[in-house]
Amino acid sequence: MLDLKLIREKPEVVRESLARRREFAPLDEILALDESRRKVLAETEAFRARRNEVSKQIGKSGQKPRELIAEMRSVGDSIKSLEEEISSIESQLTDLTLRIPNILDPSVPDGEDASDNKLVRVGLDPRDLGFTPKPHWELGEALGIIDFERGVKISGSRFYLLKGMGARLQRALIHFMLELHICEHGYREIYPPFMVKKECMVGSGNLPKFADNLYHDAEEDFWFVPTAEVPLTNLHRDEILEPGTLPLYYVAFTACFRREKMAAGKDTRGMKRGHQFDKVEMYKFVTPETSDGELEKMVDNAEDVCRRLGLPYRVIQLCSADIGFASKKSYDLEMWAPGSDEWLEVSSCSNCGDFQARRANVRYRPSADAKVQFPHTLNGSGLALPRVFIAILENYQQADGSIVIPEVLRPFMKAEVIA
RNA sequence: GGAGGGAUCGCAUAGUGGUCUAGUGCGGCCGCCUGCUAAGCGGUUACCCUGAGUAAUCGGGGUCAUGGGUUCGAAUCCCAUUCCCUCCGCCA
Repeated sequence: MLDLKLIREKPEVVRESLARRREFAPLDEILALDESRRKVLAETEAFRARRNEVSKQIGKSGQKPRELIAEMRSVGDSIKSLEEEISSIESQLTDLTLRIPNILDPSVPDGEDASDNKLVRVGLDPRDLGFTPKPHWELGEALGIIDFERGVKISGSRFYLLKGMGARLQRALIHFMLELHICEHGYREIYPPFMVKKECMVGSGNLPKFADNLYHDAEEDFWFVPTAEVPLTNLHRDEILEPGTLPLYYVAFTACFRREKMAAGKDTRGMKRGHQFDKVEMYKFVTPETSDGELEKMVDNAEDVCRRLGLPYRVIQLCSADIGFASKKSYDLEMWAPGSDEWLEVSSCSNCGDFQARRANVRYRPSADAKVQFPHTLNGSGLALPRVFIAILENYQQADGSIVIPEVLRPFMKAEVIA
């Protein structure tokens, strides 16, 4: 959520950012509501001050002066009706404000859509396999490690199941990624709930605007996490972090649930885009001055996974029109999948500035006598599993259809090849 | 799911309709004192909104789990919700 004062004092900054995102938000309406809220609030508080003063008098005197009590009764009525007015204004105001995306970082390139994203670097070049590579859905089914048909039988379209060495590969990847981030990159492991309260979704920025991509229980206030970013953002909700606490680095493995209401076709073939997928997520709470550098470090932590797995990848900076709602600056990591013949997004690393911290009301005290401030939050996949799974199958496939297991995974797999 | 108990300033507690500007102890912070000790003395101790001011700051309002209600006035009375504890039931 943006600071209302920023909208009030520098609406042009907000407008410019919105225009770059190719988005619209009713700023004039927000400003008008804000002004009337403050006006009505001033009136209410004047009445309250009067009531406090008189009540104290009555209390001290021990008398029951009729006139004053009569006056206070009408003052009470006025307060009540003004309060109703304020709460109605406030609910409109917050509803509108919560739908405004974050202000873009100046370094974000301008663009109309995803095709304007900027290539930052190629980490590892795709290599020639020396034969025509097969897509993972063919490889996986032939090896008996991915079962699309039974996934659909059990849960419907966009579900699959992993079997034998497939399931083991998935588990090995999770283990490998967690260990890397914990032991070498300094993150602390968190195992969070996979279902959260509505407020958490508001805190992370998924609600109110993106309800149609979320699963939730109809009877209880349980929302299925679309990413571990949601529970991690809310880990310190309504807290004030003591001096010396920052930076905080967290890493969590969760399943992720998304409705992904898009038509079936090339974009959803195989295990690329299911309703449920596994992901290891990195998350940071940092001081504002350090967040730019922390984003670069986080991207490097994600790249490290790609490097160690020996998978071709590149780093993209998202342009103004493609960047996420809560983010002010984002990089995506894409892995090359030779069988599917495309670059697959395996990570998105974002600096959200104080946007999520405001929503989730996470604050910190820079030093013992300093005023509280909002920290900056960053999130990044490290990495999203199914697409890494795909990349391993398609890049490590042999002419005979077997898969050589990347060296770093062998200790977890207790095997060198899937055949 | 059923029955009962509880929720107060970082922690522990006091407070059962107006003097609560929420007291006290511990802890924290700032001084002072003491040639030693987890010693003593004094002060201080949250957050949000809003108005004035360049600012330090000052004024007003709000917050005793949350939301409603009763009342001139609510930490205190009433109702609902949430969470925690105890017991019963069920259950990996």
